[in-house]
Amino acid sequence: MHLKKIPPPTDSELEILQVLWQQQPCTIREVNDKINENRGINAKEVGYTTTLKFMQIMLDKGFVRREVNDRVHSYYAVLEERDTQNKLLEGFMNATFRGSASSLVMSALGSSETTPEELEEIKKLIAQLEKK
Amino acid sequence: MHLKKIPPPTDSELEILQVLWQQQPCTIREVNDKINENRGINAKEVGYTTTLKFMQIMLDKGFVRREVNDRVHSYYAVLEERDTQNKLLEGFMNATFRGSASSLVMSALGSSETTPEELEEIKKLIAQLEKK
DNA sequence: TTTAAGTTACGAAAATATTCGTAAGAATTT
DNA sequence: AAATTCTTACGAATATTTTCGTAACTTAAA
Repeated sequence: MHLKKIPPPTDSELEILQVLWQQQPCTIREVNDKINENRGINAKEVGYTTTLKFMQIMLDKGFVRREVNDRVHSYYAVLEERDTQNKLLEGFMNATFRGSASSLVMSALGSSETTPEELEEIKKLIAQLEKK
Repeated sequence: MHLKKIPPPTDSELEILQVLWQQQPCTIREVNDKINENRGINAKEVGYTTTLKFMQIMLDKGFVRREVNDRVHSYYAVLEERDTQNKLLEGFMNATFRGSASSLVMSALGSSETTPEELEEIKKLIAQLEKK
């Protein structure tokens, strides 16, 4: 059993995955355009071949798969959004909040405005956790 | 007004700050020992001069300050733990949860076991947020 | 059919982050 | 005082991540 341990996606890879999770499949051009939109005006544009390269790297790592449609490649995320978020969250929580979920949560709720609906949802989850 | 924008601490720098936040001041040797303890047995040791180098870099960035005590340098964190956590959290939340605090919170509560006391604290904070 | 425009493959440069070797100095031991 | 040990300074090697130039190929346009 020598499964090579694959590290989590890097920042740039994650940025691409976010696009795919919103809308799949995407061509490289679509992903590249979306990323440049999201980055806003003042920011330097990301070159097409840069995005291309990342998607090839991710293909290699198994983070995405592709199909050939109509002469261009269509990409799909293989990594699941939830799984990836949880994985990254764990690492972040350990490094930044010394593993304390509650202090991370307090910080997140404290410094950002959350809608009443969202708070309601969180309360429900807490109630559920308390029942166990 | 052309203040140079200082990027947030890198992973290695954060690891050192965590040690300082626990106990200040620290000598380089103390920090280095703590880090190697925390990393556990199987992990490769971090060399003394590696830690030294990072602390010099952080000194340069203004993340830490130092005093000369008894011929060795004593380091203090200049960055505040809360501020730094909040700053890093914002970036992480944007990159990983597309800025959604609630989905980050749900994920954090869902996948880690939190004590009843902590849940209680979080509920209190939510109640407070709801009042406004 | 020649040109132009859009595509993927791929190597490699550039930028960042991490690690450590080596030197130099001060105090301690022998 | 010579050797040992511990310190800090600093350059440079590694490793990792990001970026893009260039080539090759395919269709679309002139």
